[in-house]
Amino acid sequence: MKSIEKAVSALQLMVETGGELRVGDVSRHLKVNRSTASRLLASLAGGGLIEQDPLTQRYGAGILAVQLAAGFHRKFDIVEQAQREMEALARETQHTVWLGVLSGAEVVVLKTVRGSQPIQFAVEPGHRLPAHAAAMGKALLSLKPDPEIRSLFEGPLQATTKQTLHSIDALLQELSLTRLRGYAISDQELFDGVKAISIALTERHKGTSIAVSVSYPLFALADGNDQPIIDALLAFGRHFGARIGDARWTR
Amino acid sequence: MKSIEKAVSALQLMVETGGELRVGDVSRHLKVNRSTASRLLASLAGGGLIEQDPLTQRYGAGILAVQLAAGFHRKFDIVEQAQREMEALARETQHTVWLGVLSGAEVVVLKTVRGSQPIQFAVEPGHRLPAHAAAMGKALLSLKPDPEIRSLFEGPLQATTKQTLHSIDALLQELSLTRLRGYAISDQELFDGVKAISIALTERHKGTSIAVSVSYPLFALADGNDQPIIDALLAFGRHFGARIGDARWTR
DNA sequence: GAGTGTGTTGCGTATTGTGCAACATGTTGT
DNA sequence: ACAACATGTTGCACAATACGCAACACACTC
Repeated sequence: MKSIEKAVSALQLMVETGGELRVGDVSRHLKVNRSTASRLLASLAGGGLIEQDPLTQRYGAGILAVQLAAGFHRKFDIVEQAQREMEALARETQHTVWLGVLSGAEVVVLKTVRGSQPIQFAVEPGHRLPAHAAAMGKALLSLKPDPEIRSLFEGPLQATTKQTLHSIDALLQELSLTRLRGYAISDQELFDGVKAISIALTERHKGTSIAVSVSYPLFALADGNDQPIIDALLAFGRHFGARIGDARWTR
Repeated sequence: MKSIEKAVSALQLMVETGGELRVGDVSRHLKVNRSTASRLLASLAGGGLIEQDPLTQRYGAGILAVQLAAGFHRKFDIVEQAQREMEALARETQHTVWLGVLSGAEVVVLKTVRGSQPIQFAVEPGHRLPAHAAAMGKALLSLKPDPEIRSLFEGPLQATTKQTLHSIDALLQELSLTRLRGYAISDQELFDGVKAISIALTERHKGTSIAVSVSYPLFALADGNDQPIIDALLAFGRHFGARIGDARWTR
């Protein structure tokens, strides 16, 4: 069903370019004629999945997308339940708390709660991070068996800083360490000067997994001691894990 | 582009049925063969717009939908900005505060903040309400000229209570009254025993319009005097209207 | 006012989406 | 336990329809 696949590609493009698409963009990236791109977007807009700004003629997300997402959040209602406990964790650590899920080899950020410190690193919900570089990604990958992890990555791992792991073997080794340690670490592997720790939680009934992480800039840790943050995150894991029936955190 | 239109219809169906679809459902409602429905859903799932539960084989919203919705919320960032002031309004009135936008002849609920009273009427974000019966709907419709409103409705208006307006002419009359009054009222026209008042706000730069409403059960108003609620809502309109540059509320 | 970039229609052709059938699997009923 | 039914997923031939090519309309730029 190629036309539908093209339509979905256009939607992905819309996400990547940050929410606004022109007919020409779709035409170029999908390598189809402008006429085709025009009709494609018009069809999507007809049902409300996307909508065209009558002034700029640009296409953006529509209300149907919001409604669909609402259905997703119902499935992942842990996300809503986590809100208050994430706020408490942010208050306690004074740093940004993240929540994300795995999508292929990327982590999709579903929610962020900014800490109280003036300077905070955070992205908007919906953004994606490379799973092998983000703490949340490592935490979620560590739930999977090695062969499945291998199949997710093709070729060398893309690096965003000098610390980023660049081989799958190094990643697998790091993940086995993560399993033993109980939480994942990203030490400037995604952003320079930013460290993050993360744990993964699995809802017993639906089997859905999420990751929660705390990120903090190195300069904010005067003594370089991040044990308090780790303890706070692990405490969060025990509390929230018990609530959603996670097997690894409730024993 | 009929195949894409069918795909979008399937997504609408997914929203209406509450988030989970089976191949048979799509086959029946779109009146296509099961094979077609299967391939259609598989194509949508390929890009991550929807995803199939490997156990139940049911299709639900995917992560791409969440990312698209994030783009929508960026466009309507008034919604995020409104959060705190909505909470204040809910605290002050003790009743549920709603925020919604118009989509055709329906209002899509984007956010609700529940009041402090024990019993509260609220729906989840993403739900749709008939615009001619909801206070938010009337507030948003009152921004449009009569001919455009007529074109939105076809045939008699669907009634959900005995108070629901059932003719377009009656609706237009009510809307002209709404314009004079400055705020919209739904007196048990959507739910029995529930009243709601609403105002519409338009962001100056992007031209996007939202409605904010307060709903309250009749039995919660001992003396039947809802003037305090109206005053609180109008005060909200002046404060928030100024912030987003609404022309009608800032003069 | 010529020139460029853009989005949206007709129209003929070939790609591709369609129903039919068959198969695999899971569920119900007796 | 087996039959009967419902459901999801593949080949395959045929017809529907999505495609590119133009041409047009419109907005900007120089």
